[in-house]
Amino acid sequence: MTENDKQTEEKIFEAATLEFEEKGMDGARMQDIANRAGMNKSLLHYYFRTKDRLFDAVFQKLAGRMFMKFTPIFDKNLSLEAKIRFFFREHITFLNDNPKLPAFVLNEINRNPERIRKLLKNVDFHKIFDMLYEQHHEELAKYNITEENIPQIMITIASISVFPFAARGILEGIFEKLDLDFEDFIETRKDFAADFVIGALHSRKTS
Amino acid sequence: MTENDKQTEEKIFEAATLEFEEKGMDGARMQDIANRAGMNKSLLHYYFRTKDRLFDAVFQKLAGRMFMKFTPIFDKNLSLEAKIRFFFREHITFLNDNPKLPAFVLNEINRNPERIRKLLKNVDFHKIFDMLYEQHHEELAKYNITEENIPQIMITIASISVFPFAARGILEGIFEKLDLDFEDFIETRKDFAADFVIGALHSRKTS
DNA sequence: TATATATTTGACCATTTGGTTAAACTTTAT
DNA sequence: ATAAAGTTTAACCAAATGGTCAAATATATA
Repeated sequence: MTENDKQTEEKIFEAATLEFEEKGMDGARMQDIANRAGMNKSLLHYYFRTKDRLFDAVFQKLAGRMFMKFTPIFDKNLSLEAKIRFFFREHITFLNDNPKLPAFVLNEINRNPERIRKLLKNVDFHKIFDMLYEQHHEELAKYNITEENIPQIMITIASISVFPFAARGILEGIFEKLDLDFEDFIETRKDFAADFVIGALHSRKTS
Repeated sequence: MTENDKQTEEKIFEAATLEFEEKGMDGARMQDIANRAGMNKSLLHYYFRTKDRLFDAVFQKLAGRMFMKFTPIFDKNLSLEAKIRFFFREHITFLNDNPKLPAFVLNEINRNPERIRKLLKNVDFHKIFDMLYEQHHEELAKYNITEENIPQIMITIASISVFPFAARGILEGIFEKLDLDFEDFIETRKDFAADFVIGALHSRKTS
């Protein structure tokens, strides 16, 4: 039956998500996923055939969700600065709700770079860049940003947002010794990051 | 004999380093390490007892090497801006020579956060911060940087330097579609990053 | 209700994997 | 030279692991 079907499949998927996020493809165990989902190990194979397919389903969804968070900004009708503020606020909030996502995705892609191609197959970066250029050519000109600079700037923005979560373990280790709190740091970072990037852009103004 | 000893132990260590960097603790196989080192698997156990100990030796050295690259900047007698330029140039060059290091270290720390404490046990962050404050209090005041801001700024700097390597797989996937070259990007980034950060600081100047 | 179909389970299997052990081989010391 | 100590190897082992299969159970269909 399709309804019950969805239920068990969903249960497996959720349990697998937690296990894979926590232990990675190599560290996760089918038996543990089954236990977590409260069912027999054979059921995992009934629904997903192999560990590889199960992992792929989970990875595709998680990684997709992570990338999707980057794109909607381009549509909004906001100034460049407002977009930057909006992005950091939204993105850092999202990552804070899914704190294991960045490390998981980065690691599994580095472990098997083929995966990224399937994900990016349908993304047209040229189109995104053109859109960005069209919507903000005045501001970009003012900030002295050429087409060449765009990847550097966008990757810098991504770095500032994602890295603290990818390196969360390290930062918590450091913060512990400094009596700082990671949660506070993240909350502060939403505005700090935006101010920092906008400040850097302002300093590029053609005088 | 101690000389030959060092040789085999070193061979094991190097092979283990490559395997662990490539496949992680869970993915690496003792047999593969032995093959790579051109010897019997039992020898690995003779020298390192268990996989855990072997991994720990490798991890400790690699992670240590990575962190050590952060600290020497504080000693130099340079202006804050010169230090920032120096850091990005040195650090990005170092990571480019050890491209798999960031992803490996970040991942294994997230997988087992205990590891970080052993590494940071002897690092006195308060001392580092005090030193920084002492050496550059004028510039810090000029840039409106309080003690609270320092972690945000330092982590931002680390983000901009490390993230592109941690996310190398993704970036190469994207660059492929844009006909860009990762190596070029990295070369450009050394100066771009410094300019960006210094620009952001300038924009904070107390007016 | 009876039959076919889909779902779930427990027992089982082949392979892989980290680890052990005793014997063979080297090197060092007496 | 010979014994002692250190090094290397091949053969093995027990546990873990992904995966299979036939039987049992539940569900839909006639």
